[in-house]
Amino acid sequence: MQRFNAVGSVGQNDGIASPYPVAVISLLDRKFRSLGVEVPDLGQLASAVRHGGRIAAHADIIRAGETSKRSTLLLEGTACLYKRLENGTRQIYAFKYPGDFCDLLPEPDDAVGVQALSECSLAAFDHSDIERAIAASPALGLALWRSTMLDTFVFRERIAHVSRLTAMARVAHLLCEQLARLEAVGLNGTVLPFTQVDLADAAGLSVVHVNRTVQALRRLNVLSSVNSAIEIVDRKQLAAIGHFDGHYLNMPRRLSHWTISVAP
Amino acid sequence: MQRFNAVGSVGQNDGIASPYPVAVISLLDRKFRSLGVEVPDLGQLASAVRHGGRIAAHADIIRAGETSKRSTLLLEGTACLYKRLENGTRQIYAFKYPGDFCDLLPEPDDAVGVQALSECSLAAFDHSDIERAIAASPALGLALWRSTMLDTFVFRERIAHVSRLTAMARVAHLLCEQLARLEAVGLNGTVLPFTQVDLADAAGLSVVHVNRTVQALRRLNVLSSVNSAIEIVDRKQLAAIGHFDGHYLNMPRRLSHWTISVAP
DNA sequence: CGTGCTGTTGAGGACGATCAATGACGGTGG
DNA sequence: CCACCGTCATTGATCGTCCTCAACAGCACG
Repeated sequence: MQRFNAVGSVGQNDGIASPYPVAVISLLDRKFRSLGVEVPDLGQLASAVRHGGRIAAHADIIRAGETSKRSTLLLEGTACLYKRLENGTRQIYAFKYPGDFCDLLPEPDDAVGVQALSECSLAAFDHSDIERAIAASPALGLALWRSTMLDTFVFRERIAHVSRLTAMARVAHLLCEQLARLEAVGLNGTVLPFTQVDLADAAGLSVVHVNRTVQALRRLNVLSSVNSAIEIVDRKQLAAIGHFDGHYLNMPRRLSHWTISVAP
Repeated sequence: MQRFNAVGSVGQNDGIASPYPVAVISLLDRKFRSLGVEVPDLGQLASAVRHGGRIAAHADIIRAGETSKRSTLLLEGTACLYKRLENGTRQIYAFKYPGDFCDLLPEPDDAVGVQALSECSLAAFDHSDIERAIAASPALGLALWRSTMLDTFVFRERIAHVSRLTAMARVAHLLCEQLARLEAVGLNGTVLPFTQVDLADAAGLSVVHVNRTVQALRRLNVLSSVNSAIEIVDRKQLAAIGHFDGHYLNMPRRLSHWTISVAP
């Protein structure tokens, strides 16, 4: 039984891809297209990368309670937006994949941070540079706004499923959602890049019960049994079990045609 | 035992206030200030009201699955954004109060709609008019974006509390949140404008259990026992029981200073 | 070769759902 | 004016899901 491999590799080189901007442009382009927006001049934004780097698994990318005048783009690896609750447990709000910004919105809650779940590589932008880029290209502003809307829809949907469904359906739904979101940025694997512990913290279930649920899904031949990782075998059935629809992830249709730009 | 009275009265007249724009300006101004934005020329937007009206309790304001080129502003009464689930149950995503837009975001999900919980009065705007107003006053665009952000934070927080806390804490937290949101737009009552059924559908609990929970809170002298409505007596203790913090509702602090405007 | 993280298994118990039934209240129509 | 109906609030009983506590094995890492 082997654990999952690195997911979301942008280039074939080990270290950080030397031509940063290339990876940034490609990632953002894919991401924004998945939101139904074509942003013409991503080069300007990409060339504004201030600082990047790698960070080890389990380390904090954004520490809870810190403010910053930068926004961080995830290039490789998997991270999560989480809140540390009073009793010490970690509630995972969202998984972050390559092309996602870790901290696009100003964080109002001291207990919320972003943590790397695997080794990650990052790119940072000054807010002022993003503003300039939006001013030059309103489509970028629209794209960022839509990504905020999408977050809203995803969170909303989770409320319904977390509070109403059985553990089995909750887990199945969460897994389907992650598959769909990974595909939206071109990552088509069947192995999900996080552990059962992460899954439990995201689904609001105990690790023990998630484990039993995963085993049940394996017995149903929905998840792979040859692998200790979470590998989806029968996606159709997983969607059925989780009552997964996916409408709520379909940004392109029925979109407001509003366009925004930034006045610096 | 009496039920709750109408909440959110904008004027003293029974019917729709004749000078529509006045109520609209006052409501939006309060709302936007609560988001930390001062929008200079609300008159332009307010004068663009296309259509308004009253709607009876339990009626749909926005029917599920319909698209529209208008956005609807709630002037009086209480409504809810909800999703009809496969098993027929209603999941309430959010309560809407005077000053909230019912349908600012384009709805990607056919099963989602907005329903009046009490008698409501409304004002409608063409999207094109809103766009024009934003173009003329970028602060308006910023305000609307921030209201989207706030939704994100509210939904996020609910995920944590719905999945982790006991029924008692869930209910208490939800009630605290509603008190805080009502206050943010200047409605300072202690009686909440919805029923135990609504509360159950929002908290993801059965009506029966919500009822027992409410009674428990009454025995603790946290809720009022003289009234069949949900009336808060001891707010401090309610916040303690619900682990309610409220940081996540504090928009003004630590905000991105980004400003947006619309290019029509 | 320990240490920490992950995955796994067992047993007991609490919380909340479900089913079923009743009373109060307001509105509606005969 | 009264009978009827729908919504809301309330109570009792049973049952299932999932949490908690506790322990252990495999694996990667230093």
